[in-house]
Amino acid sequence: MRLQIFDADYTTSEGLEVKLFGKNSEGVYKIKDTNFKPYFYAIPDNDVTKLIEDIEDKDFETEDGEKLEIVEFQKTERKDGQKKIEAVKIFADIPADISKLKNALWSLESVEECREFDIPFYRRYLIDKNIRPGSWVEIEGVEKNSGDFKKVIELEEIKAVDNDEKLNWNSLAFDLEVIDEKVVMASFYSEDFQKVLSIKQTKQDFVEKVENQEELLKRFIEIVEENNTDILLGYNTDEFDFDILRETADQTGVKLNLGRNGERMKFNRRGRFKGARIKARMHLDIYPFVTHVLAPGLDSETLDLDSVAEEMIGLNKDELEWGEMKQIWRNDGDLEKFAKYALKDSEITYKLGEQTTPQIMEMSKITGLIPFDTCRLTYGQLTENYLLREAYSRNILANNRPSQKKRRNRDQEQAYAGGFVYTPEEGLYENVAVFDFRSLYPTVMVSHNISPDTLNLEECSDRFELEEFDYDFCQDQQGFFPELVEDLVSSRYKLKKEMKNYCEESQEFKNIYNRQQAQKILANSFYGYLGYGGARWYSRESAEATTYLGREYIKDAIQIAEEMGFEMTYGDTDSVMLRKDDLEEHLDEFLDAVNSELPDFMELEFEGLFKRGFFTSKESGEGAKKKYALIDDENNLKITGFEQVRRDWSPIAKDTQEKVLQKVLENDIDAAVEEVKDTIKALKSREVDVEKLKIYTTLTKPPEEYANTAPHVEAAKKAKEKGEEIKPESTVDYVITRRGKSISEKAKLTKYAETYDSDYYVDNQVIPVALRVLKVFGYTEDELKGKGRQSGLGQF
DNA sequence: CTTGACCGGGG
DNA sequence: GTGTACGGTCAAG
Repeated sequence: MRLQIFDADYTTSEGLEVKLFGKNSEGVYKIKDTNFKPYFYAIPDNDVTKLIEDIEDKDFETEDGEKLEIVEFQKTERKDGQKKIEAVKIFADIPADISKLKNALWSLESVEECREFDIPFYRRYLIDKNIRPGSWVEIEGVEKNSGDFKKVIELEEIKAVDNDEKLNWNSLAFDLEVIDEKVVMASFYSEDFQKVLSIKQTKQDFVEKVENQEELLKRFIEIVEENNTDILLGYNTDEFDFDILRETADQTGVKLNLGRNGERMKFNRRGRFKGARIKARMHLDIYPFVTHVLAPGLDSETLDLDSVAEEMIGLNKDELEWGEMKQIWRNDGDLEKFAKYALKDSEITYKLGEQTTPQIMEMSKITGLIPFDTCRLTYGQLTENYLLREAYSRNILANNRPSQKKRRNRDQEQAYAGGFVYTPEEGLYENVAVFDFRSLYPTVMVSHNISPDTLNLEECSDRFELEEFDYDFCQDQQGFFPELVEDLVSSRYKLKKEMKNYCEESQEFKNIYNRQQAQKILANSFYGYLGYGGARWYSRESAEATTYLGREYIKDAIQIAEEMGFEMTYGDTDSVMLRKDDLEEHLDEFLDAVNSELPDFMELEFEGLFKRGFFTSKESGEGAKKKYALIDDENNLKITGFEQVRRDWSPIAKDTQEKVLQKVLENDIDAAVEEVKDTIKALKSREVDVEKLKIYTTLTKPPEEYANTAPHVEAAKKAKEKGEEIKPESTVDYVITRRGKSISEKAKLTKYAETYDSDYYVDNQVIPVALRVLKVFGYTEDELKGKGRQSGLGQF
């Protein structure tokens, strides 16, 4: 039988059993494997026979005197980096014994160290069997009783196979609405099922009234079951919705039997996060995937559902403020609006899921992690799981995770230099060409064979030495990392070519797009991984050498540009911005000149032409790095680093800055100044809507528990004195009023603010952000306020 | 400049 | 669960 495995787990109640859950077009299957034993490796101090004698002769026990049994051992040969070593593979009865046995063995004199004792058992199984969720496997086994599943199979053989068949997963998105710590609505959305469970009746036909919390929970479970849900989607459901659901379940005595086998939802603790695990279904919380994986590629500063959905799929939540929601619910206001809002939340979660689920699946396919893990792990952890797989298939032993102490030491090491950033001259420039290196760091690593296993080898005939540092990378044999990067980059290159054969709307295109995107994410993560203190394959030297060489290459490109008569405008890490007369005619010439000097695997690419670019300066007058704006021929703005794209400014300030930048890039400085003056005038004459002045911040605890003074805390305290109920975890919006000395004193929640301090908004919000742009053209604070004469502007 | 507190998403 | 994992920003010191 062929199927795709999507969940894995194990139990020890009736002997050790690995449980796999898989699906094909016929249905969902449960597969049991009782033939896989947990193991780890012991590396002999020098003499493997001594170690084996110890294993045979000695009795092992824990510190508490509990007997430990080695059920089997094998002498094997493995690779430690590029070096062959002897290792003894030690098998235990159950996974929980692995850690104990490891401690017992590591204390022997005949053992130098132990390895691969800290890989979760279900992941170990998937790695060793080469099972990749999202890919097909072929299984042989004996069919048992069915029960909750199509079939239960006792596994005899499992192997990965190629299969193009597309599987259809049943997705269901859900969302809770909670008021006064009670679930008042639960909404569900899929292609052919939309429903809102509500404690209060509305006239809408998608709303089903439930009597109380208990009934709501029971219906919740039924709905998940009735939809034969494979994928349960939500946004921040790990940390919010399932918390509430579990509390409610505890209070009402309802069991949250959401698993396909009726098993209860369980929280997996993982550091400071938890994950709501539902057996034999995939509960995918999109929020952690967005924060860990997608965020770097998003423009949005905040990662709330509304902004993420807006950017990724062009959809927004219904507009309904938290205050209004409470009002509606408590006073039986417009409940239809409330219910519609609830359903809309599930709808956009579902549609966000349509986009992210295939990405998560592709990432699972490469890393071999179950989708539950893929959507919750950080970049470094995804990379590491990929490395564990690739190491296994190359017979390379994984390094151990660093101890806390080692980790701290790594984190405290002196930071190494990063990318090269060119200091721009402030000003407004016409016609700017942007170039960048295709995957700079990955290609540098491949070109120079930079890898933890090529670093400072004892035996090596061809060493690549870096003068600046006292280490070298051996060129004799391709290293682990360069090999992986080269494979990923080459495979991606092929996919990108193949992609061109399909139209962008087609399913084929989307599949290939997602696959190459997953490869890109992984290839780009290796450099960061090498410098990440928690990494098994941490190699500060490799990371340092990579950025060093990156800096050399970009500086070489700049030198070539200057020799060819280009005017260097700006550059950051892997990109350069250049100007020249008859610019377009010289683009290819420049590309050829740079690329002919580069190693084969590296390439400088033309990114685009912008009709204007604007650069500003720091207080000192020196050009500011990482803060610029570009405009193309279609008047599209690309703004980097300005307050406009940051969240900790009031709307009035951000709006003004964006308008100013727009006008400046359209080369209408006067209009830009007018924008500022108009805004100041409006502020002074109190015409500005309070909505534009609100500053939002979240309180994470009761205001009096804060040790430090901060405007939002002080505003909340004042509101509390007036009898306002301020709950922890609440977002407050405040305005700076006229009463008080410090800014914190002046801060009041918007609803209590009768005035606003126009001076604050002019001096601390609008003027600073506007000046960031306009000082470049010689304007001063006084001039923007209309106090000074506009003299001395002749230079522009 | 360093250290330590705070914050994120959700309603 | 072969567990117990963030990273950036800001104010105070």
